[in-house]
Amino acid sequence: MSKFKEKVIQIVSAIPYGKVVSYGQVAVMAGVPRAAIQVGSVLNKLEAEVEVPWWRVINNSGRITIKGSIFTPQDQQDKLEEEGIEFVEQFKCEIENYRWRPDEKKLKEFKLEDEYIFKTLSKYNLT
DNA sequence: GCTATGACAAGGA
DNA sequence: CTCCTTGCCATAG
Repeated sequence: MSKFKEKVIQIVSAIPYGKVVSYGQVAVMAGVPRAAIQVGSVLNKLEAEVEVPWWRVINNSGRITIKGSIFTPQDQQDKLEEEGIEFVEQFKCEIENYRWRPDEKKLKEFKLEDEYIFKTLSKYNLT
């Protein structure tokens, strides 16, 4: 398994119940800031080989954009609603109300370079 | 090695 | 806010 895929799985698996993150956020946390689209690609190919809470990953505007999976956008929304996340409209929620904001200690666990820890904190740890 | 392909993001219209 | 364009980069073939 590639290093990138490994990290994505590790990070997504760490997302707490009832919280969500954006694809871009996972990309930054994985150390490849502009590989957001690849994050989705990894999740798409999981094939149930590992149990990963893929439904907690949505795009940065709070929309569900899942495609090419055995799961539908509705499946994902259902899963999120079960965790207490409210949708303001079909496939759209207020992501900032639920975004997971890991602290520096947590980011260290992902073996990130200091540069990326800073990048993640400054970009997604805002109020 | 090279090209095409996107579960994306950011910025402009 | 929505729609479109451009930039990006790990994979698959």
